[in-house]
Amino acid sequence: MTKQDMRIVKTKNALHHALLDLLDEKLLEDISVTEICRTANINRGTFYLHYAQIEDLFEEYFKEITGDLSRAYQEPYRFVSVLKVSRLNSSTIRIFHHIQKYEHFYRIVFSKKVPLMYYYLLFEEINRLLLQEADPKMPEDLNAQIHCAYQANAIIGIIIEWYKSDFSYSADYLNDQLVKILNLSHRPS
Amino acid sequence: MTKQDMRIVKTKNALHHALLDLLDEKLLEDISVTEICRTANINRGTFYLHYAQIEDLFEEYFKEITGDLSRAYQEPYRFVSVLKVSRLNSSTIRIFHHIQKYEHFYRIVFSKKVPLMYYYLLFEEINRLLLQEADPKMPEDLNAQIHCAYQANAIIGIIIEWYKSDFSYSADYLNDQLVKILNLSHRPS
DNA sequence: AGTTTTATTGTACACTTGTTGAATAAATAA
DNA sequence: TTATTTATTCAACAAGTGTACAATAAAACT
Repeated sequence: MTKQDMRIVKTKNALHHALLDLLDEKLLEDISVTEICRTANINRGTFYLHYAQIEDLFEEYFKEITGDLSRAYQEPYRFVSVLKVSRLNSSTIRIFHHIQKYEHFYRIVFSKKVPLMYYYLLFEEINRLLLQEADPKMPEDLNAQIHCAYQANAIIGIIIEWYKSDFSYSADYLNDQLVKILNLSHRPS
Repeated sequence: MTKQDMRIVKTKNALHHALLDLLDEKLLEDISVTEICRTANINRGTFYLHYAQIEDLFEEYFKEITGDLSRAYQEPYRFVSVLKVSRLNSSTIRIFHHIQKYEHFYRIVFSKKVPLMYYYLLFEEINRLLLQEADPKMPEDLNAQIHCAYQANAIIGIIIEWYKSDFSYSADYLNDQLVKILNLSHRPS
């Protein structure tokens, strides 16, 4: 990878900060390209040299933040002392804590006017994480892709409910609830 | 409810048809208000009298189509002869068939540039349907809302995977896979 | 029928959007 | 340092956006 042109770095940084500043005042959908550029002291034409829409600029933030989730997966986890249920790995509690940490950000990601794209990015990230700890001994007639999509999106379902409740639950409570849900079908049928 | 002004009905119909016509040619995000009004022979100011954005016009279609899903729930189901698994009710297969029936429409709903709003509308619809057949004997320390959000969104996860595969599976195959997923945790742990 | 109500139209306005081309400035490379 | 490359700026353009107001037309009401 060739050395980054310092002008580009400076421009992108200015746009990043301008977007963040504006997001404190107003909703993403009410922010215009002209406004970001005025705030960042960057020519509007320069914006379009790097991004097609505001959403593409926001997407760069998104990847920084989900990158944090990904990195958290590498290091050993300290927040939960004992895992009560063998079936439940430490994945989900990490995900819940991550969302809680960046609550301000995910309020934007889950707001109804933003493009579905961000949802897919989160979905794929969680999908990837769950895949790392996939159970190798699965019935071969079970489509692994479909199974992963099921599990990953089920967790996002809980997160959506969390968002709708204005994040009024704790991450630990949600994890506890997830344990209970998974235990449900463990009962003899 | 007071009688609808015929002018409004005519205007909305014209806009509906114009949007449908344009959707055959191009993507939703490439359609402008001006274009819809030109096609519908409706003054642009009139559009803004009824809708704030194109998305609100599209939302009216959405509710017509999910209304079809809701109605399908009322009548007895004929497509599946025998339910192989007692735990799996007929809900999901109906949902899969509904998506398949309106595949053209859901290709738009799941495209990455549309607002998240439509996803939520579908989510709430499926949530409502699942709620109708909710198991009454659940542990009381299990949050029913969270449990429903989990189940409903898990199914949408399968549908997303379906969409990403360009709808290359059959509805029956997906239902079969869902049965297998639900049976997974029935095995003694 | 005539009267009242209100949806629609046409025009205008300030603003944003996405794109273009030439001029300029600032980075990298020799 | 000088030369080269390229990011940025500036001005301008046609188009769309969202809103406002008076004029008009078409409903509903009696």
